Amino acid sequence: MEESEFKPEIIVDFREAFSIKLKLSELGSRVVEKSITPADYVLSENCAVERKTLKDFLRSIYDGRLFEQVERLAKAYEKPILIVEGYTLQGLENVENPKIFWGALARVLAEWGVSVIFTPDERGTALFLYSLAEKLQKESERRVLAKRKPRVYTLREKQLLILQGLPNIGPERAAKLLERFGTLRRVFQASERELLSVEGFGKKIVRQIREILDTKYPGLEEI
Amino acid sequence: MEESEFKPEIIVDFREAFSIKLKLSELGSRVVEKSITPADYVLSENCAVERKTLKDFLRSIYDGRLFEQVERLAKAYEKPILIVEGYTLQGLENVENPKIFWGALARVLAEWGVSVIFTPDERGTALFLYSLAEKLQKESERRVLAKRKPRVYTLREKQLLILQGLPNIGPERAAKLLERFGTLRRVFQASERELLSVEGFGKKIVRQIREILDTKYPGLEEI
DNA sequence: ATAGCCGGGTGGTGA
DNA sequence: TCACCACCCGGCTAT
Repeated sequence: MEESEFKPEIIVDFREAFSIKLKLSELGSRVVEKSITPADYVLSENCAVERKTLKDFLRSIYDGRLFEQVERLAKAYEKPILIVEGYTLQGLENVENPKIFWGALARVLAEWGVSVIFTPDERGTALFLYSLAEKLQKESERRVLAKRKPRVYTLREKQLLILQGLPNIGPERAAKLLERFGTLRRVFQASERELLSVEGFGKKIVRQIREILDTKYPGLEEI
Repeated sequence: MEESEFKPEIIVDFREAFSIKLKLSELGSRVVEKSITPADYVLSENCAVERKTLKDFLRSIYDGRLFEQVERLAKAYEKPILIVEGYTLQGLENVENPKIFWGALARVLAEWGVSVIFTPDERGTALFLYSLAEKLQKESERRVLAKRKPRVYTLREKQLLILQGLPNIGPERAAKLLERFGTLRRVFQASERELLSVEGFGKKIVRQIREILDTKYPGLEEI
């Protein structure tokens, strides 16, 4: 018995198959049975798993249950995962309309950002759950740093960002302006003539810029 | 021929299997061949797909290529997806160490947030790619429109918005500046002294504004 | 020095 | 997942 071995804790809905709980236990995780909704397994504070057999998956596409459940799962957890169990060639061949099957998968992924994993059987499901729980919980410490970067802009980025507030100016034209004039202040001093000489700037855009820069505030905006 | 039918555009690395490109075409997408890295398929601005056969997937676990590639994919795209093709029971039975297989999957998901989809063959891959591209691109179309709709800025609002690009300038200070100086151009011409005389502007903020306006581009990036 | 206010970041929620 | 909003904290201004 190694003390150093890490034991992930997995919360399992009490209605889930016994064999999976057993397997998870054997693998070395602490299994906690609870009545949970909307998921079947909770692997970390923000990661939960819904498990469906292939057969149930297919049925639930048609009766709409799939999207309901997936929606609730996605709302409740940052990292929602769907496991489709019993994924075999045989099973797939029974799918009458592959287009609907793959379409549903795509929708789950695109619309709700749910990751989908296919396992052949309960053993595979358990192995995957265990591995994932282990990774998530081990690294939860490390993750503290890996969290959202506050995104601090450099001075250079700020300069570009301001110019992009002008109409029809994106990153590209913003860069052109700064390259040509050197500083923001000089860009804003530029005459219509000077602006026209910059690549990518024509009559129309220059006119708009001038309007914004030189219209008296508050502009007479009434209707 | 329905005009109303939506045609997703899929960018495919030119080295990918011809049969998949053909199938994608048949399904009704516009296939664009390019040399792309690090992905094999690009389905939208922020979604790209790496495709691997099961055999290659297994090999790449051991030689470390998998994690390298997945890392690059995840860094380059918000929604990275890995397709494992040729997923059959037979194939899986050949996996000597299931623990390593599922562990790799868990790692890809936990560490990089990459979704993994298993397809039985190229046909399945193509169907999935097509469905996903359709969903993503339809959705983004909606968003582009949805963005433009609610926000038709008046000239006055645009002027305020530009000033709010400056650090610590919100709606309030922006309005103060325009009231005081009349036009945007005059705001940007203002001296440090003039700025200080505006209510709500102190030493610190004026200093920052000056820095942004007068620093030569490209600013020397701090480390 | 300090009180009050502004800006912007964060977290929760709904779609 | 992403977009939006409401609230809160830290820091700057102004007295």
